[in-house]
Amino acid sequence: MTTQSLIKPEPEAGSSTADAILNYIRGAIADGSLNDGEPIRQDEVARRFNVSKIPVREALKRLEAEGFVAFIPNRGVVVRAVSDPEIAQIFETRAILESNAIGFSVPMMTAESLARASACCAAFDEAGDVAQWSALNWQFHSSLYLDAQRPYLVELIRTINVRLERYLRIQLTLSVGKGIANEEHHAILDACRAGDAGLASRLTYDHIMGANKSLHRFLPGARF
Amino acid sequence: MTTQSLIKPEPEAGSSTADAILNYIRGAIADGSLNDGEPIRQDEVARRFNVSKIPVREALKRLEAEGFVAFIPNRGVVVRAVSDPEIAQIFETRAILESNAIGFSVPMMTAESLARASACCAAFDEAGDVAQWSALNWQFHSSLYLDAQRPYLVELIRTINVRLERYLRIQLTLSVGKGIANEEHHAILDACRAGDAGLASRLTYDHIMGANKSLHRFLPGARF
DNA sequence: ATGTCAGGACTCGTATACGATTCCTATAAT
DNA sequence: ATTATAGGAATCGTATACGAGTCCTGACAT
Repeated sequence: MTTQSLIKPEPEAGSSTADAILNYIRGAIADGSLNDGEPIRQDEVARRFNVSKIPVREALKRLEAEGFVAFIPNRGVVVRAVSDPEIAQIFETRAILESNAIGFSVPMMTAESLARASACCAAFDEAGDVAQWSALNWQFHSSLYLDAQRPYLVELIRTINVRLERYLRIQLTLSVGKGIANEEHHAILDACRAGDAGLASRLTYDHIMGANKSLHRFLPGARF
Repeated sequence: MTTQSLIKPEPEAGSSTADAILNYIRGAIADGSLNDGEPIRQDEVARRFNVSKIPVREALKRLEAEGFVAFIPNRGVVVRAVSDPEIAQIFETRAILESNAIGFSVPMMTAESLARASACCAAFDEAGDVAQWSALNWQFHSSLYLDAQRPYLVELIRTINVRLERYLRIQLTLSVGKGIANEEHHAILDACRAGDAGLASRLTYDHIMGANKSLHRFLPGARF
């Protein structure tokens, strides 16, 4: 864990101590402060937060279940490397799930839903830094799935997106990344307005798989 | 936690203490020993396994991430109730993911793959108790997805199936449950043999959604 | 008799402590 | 000079201990 990544060990929003640490480490992995394979020293994190190791370990156990880290017996915890093929599969899974979700959603959409989604889309367009893009990108996508009235499905999609956040940020940072994303968002929104569930579904699938392709054209070169 | 459910607190397969407890509690929830909403007393579990609370809490933290239990602040851990609509959504998500997985898989299947799947299918047909049915049912399904060469997707499907295991067991216990499942398994297998990915995909979707429907015709009456 | 409040028992959440295992380093032998 | 080995430092995994908060019970007032 680099020093840079832990400038601000404030309690944040989490209610319990373990929750705060959980969010913090997850954030550090998402924004690239913690690199793949890097060990996470329990005592070090504990000292930084002025707590014992116990809440740290509990946070790490949750992160293990979420796939972000791995406990190596008697060796400690490391950030779990996500291989390029695995990233591709996760994007593909997103495409499958999100295209279905929007397909369910479109027939149920109301004027308010469309207005909310449109607002998210506009905010995404004007956002400044990559952290905002990432957050607003999710807000836009998820707002399109809400009318499907399938909270379990949306929550699963959210979990998968969290796991990908780090790579989404890289993709959005690419020169063409954000511009294309925004165009495609508008196209999806138009399909929703037109009530064309099949088209919205297909555009969503292609939108996600397109991000996947553009990321992989870049990845072999450099990792952040 | 009932006494019945904890007859055999052996270390099982898990390497670390926490892993053993994790598998044990997860199993107790899967087989219905632990009912929805039932509190899990940390000290009680710790005493039963002759360990302290710490590994128990770590196991529970993983189960929390997997959705099996919820930590209520200063109140303890309870088995998380899965509502009927949520069960329906989980089945639907399975149908989406597994129909896609088999669609990817069929074009890549070899004679050996088909033989393995066929063997699972036969074993399922002849299995005796519900725990075996459940295990062999998963072996059959997963064997059909392996050739898709998408380990992430298969692992996600497995996770979702584990979450549903308890309700799958109920469904298979229903008078018609196992027989219909077996017929449908054979039909899916035939489609794979014929190399008809679209048909296999559709049959898989219907197979899972059919189990969903038959379970829900039953559920409002009695929970195990 | 019923509602309210105080006191105790219980459970949780976390700090501290300690043995076990692993990793690093310095020394010695070939 | 290079390799093997022994000893120490560091880290992990878990037991024990304790304060904080919650729930239950029983006495008291109305």
